[in-house]
Amino acid sequence: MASKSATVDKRRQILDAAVRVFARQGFHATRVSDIADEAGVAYGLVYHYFRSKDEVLNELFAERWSLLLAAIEEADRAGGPHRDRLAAVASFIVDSYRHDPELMKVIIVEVTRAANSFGQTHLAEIRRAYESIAKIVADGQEAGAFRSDIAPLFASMTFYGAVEQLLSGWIFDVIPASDTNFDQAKDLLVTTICDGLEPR
Amino acid sequence: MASKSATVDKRRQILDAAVRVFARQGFHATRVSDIADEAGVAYGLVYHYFRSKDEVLNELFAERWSLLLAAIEEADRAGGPHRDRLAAVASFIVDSYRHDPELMKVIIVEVTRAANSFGQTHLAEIRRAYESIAKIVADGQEAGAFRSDIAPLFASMTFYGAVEQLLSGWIFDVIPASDTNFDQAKDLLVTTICDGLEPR
DNA sequence: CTCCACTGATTGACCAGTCAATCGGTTGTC
DNA sequence: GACAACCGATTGACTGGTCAATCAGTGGAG
Repeated sequence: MASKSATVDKRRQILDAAVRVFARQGFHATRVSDIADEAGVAYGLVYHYFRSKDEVLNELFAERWSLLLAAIEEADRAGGPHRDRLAAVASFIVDSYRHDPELMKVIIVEVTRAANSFGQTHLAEIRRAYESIAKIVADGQEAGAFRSDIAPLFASMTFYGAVEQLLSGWIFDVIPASDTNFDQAKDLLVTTICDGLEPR
Repeated sequence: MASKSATVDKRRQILDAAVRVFARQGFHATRVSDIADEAGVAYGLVYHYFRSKDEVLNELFAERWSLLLAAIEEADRAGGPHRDRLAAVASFIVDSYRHDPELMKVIIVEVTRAANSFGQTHLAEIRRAYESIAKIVADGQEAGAFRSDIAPLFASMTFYGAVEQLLSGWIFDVIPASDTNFDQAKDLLVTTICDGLEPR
């Protein structure tokens, strides 16, 4: 039964190769042949597993974004101080980058921030993340843990924007990306946002 | 002497048309002929005034970004409470969007966040903005107005990321863009960031 | 023999940038 | 004032190169 697992392997192999090439050259600048070469596979095989070059990126995004959405919803469902729930979200995103910087680079650069191409296609899913974070804020407001004079979606956008900007900073070497900075960053984010949100 | 001013007009006409088309379709999806059509001008004339399609966008970015850099540096030079200096920066950016949303959309979507294409080219100039904001934070820390345990560049990235994310939210209708929200946003930003930065 | 993963040469569309031709206005000469 | 020489602005058909996607075929497993 090597065939089924070989099939799965080849598909995965192509996806993983695509991450590397997209991260290195950007989606637009990579030819389908680059992906095939990187994966050590024939050009046509990419089209055996994917309908188009776009679909390769869509698949990569869908895989990871669903994990993010799950993590955010889980952070809220888990209960505990609302400040810690936001910390869990920041932590998940930062750790995603720490664990697989190339994939996160691709997702941020080519989808999340590529509002005119893939960002448009996935806008609804991206918005879901904003809304889930906003729900954490809204819950916190109801519980009296956060001040109520700021719209939850505004706070959510601010928070997410700050996180993504830090990742971008690491990705493009605007700020150094050591492990220390990763953990500092989580603290900074939560401190900055929450001390602004909590009533005094 | 109509010839000199006609020349200037045509160049401007092409730049303005490019803003509209880039905002509508995105840089990649717009053909040079789209720009020419929108400007009511022949295809080849675009190449009379600009060396390439890229140069059109570069010009648009350079024009506006230099204003932003000047505004940030002016905000710091002007003195006053450091909180207000950050408020001035947020205000300038938000008002830039209020005044010319299409241009700001193009600059954010196609340059600032297009890290694989134009963002790369203009990285140094973009970084200058982060650093100028960081200087405001550092000055604030020295004066005792801001807590000193957060690296200025981190704070700067967080702040700028939050601002840009809000603009993105308006651009793509994730959050409504009424005048009220513009001013709310300035307040939200400054309150969130500074109440997290100020010593208690 | 059948099926399907796999191959890679070929095709067809697309588009940035080129260039030779035209237009219209200005200057200079008698 | 008439004419010509000149020159930069303007035009748009055309070219060359680039790729995404297709498809006819190969080989190996069951």
